[in-house]
Amino acid sequence: MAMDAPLPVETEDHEPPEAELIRKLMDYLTAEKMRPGMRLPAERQLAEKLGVGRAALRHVLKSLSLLGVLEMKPSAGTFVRNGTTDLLPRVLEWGVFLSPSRAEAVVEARRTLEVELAGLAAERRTGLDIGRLQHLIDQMSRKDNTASEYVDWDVQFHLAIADAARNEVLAGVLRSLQSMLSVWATRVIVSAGETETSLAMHTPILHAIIDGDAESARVAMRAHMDRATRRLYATIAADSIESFSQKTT
Amino acid sequence: MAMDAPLPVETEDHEPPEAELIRKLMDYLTAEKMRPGMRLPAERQLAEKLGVGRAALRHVLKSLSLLGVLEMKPSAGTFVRNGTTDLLPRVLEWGVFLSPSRAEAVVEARRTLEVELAGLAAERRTGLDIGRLQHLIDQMSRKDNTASEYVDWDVQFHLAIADAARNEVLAGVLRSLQSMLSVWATRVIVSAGETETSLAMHTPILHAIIDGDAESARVAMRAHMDRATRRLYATIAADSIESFSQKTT
DNA sequence: TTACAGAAATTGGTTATCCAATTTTGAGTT
DNA sequence: AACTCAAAATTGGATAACCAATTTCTGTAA
Repeated sequence: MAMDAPLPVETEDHEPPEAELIRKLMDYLTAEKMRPGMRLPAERQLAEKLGVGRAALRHVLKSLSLLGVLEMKPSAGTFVRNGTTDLLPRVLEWGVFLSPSRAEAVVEARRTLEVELAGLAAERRTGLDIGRLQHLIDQMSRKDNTASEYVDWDVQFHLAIADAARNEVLAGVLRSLQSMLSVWATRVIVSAGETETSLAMHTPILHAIIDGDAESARVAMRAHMDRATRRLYATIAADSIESFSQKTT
Repeated sequence: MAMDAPLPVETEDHEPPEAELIRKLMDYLTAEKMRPGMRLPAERQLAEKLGVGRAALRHVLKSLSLLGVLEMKPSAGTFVRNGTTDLLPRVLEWGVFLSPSRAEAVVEARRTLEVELAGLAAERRTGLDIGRLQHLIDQMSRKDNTASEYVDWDVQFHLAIADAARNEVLAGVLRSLQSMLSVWATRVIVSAGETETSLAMHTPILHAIIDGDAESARVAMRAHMDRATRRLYATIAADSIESFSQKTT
């Protein structure tokens, strides 16, 4: 049959048409020098300006607002936002769930970032940072903590270190990884009654940061991460991964 | 006036209703033991089953498909996909680019990741990885390269290292940082005729990776990054930072 | 029995219309 | 001139009808 081929308009049809729209939108935002808090044009106007249907535009706006780039207020308008929603990591959980091999990558990535951030924090921490970290350690030391309360303080401690490192990019990535692992992190502490050991490993980190000793901070954090990683894998091995639909909030 | 307060149902009303829907959807997928490649129910049925409008469901499905969790084929159905999309790093990009003050953070983050990935690559590289890296170095060595061709090979070299490190998460983050800085990277090479020096700093990295010497790989990469960072800042200082809307594809 | 057209049903995609709520406007009053 | 308050315009949100393309079913011819 010699009917001519259907004209390969593109080798990769996996290029979603939405991606192009997103590009247009982002170009528009940059061109208009939109800053966080500013309102962007009404959907109808914007749709016409970009040459697309309102529904398509709507999908993109929704997606971006779910990711924390925009915020859509009913009857008010759509605004630029610089924050990051925890929905992105939430979605990543699904990806991690699907491919357990990636879970290892997440754990390792977190370990790497934590270590480097601890080092940076030791070099750059201010008095305010030290106070904050000390306070969090104090909270972790309380005897009447429930397991989940302890985990909360623990997470905040690590995020505070990330903040003290003065690198929003690395801190942001860590935040995402953190929330991805939070589900399992809770199990580790809960299942092992690990709070004392965990606490004992945090104080050297704090002291190294206070001393401004970057290398010690890295070493201490590395030790902490190695142990936490081992406990994590042990816990994962114990339960097989099945129930994945519970939640924080 | 003693009318009682409007009952603070929630301190944070910024909880988008879509988040709840995503949760429901995820729960459904896990409950039905959906695996990549499987088709999920038609939009209309699914919408009714979840008790939401089709539009709302549609937004969520679109968002998830943009993130690579799902794939929507017109007239065929929506399918589960093992979530890998370059839009994930793209998101990180958006979050970062809104505040150009984060440029330094991006540079530093890249430096950190490159160093660690080089170390991991030295530990995990296969023969195939070595061959690829060697090939890329050979390409970079060609005398008839244009500046932009050289930069392309350079970028590929670094990404190949990231691949050899066997950590999709760190590699993905690096990729997004890379594309953010690619514009300036070109300028550095072009403006300085830096190819010889650049090449001279790449070979020690390759050799350390071939030898499986993680620490040497880190040191070599760190030296390379430090120099590149200095040249980058010099270039940035020359031009002021203004245009930030470019793109890779 | 098998192969193959063609019709019917089902799919995601698009558009148009309406809705509720907020914001803005402006006349009227103090 | 300043303030009130209601009406009108504008906003995002939701729904229903429609469209094009694919898939599936079915009946007929080989």
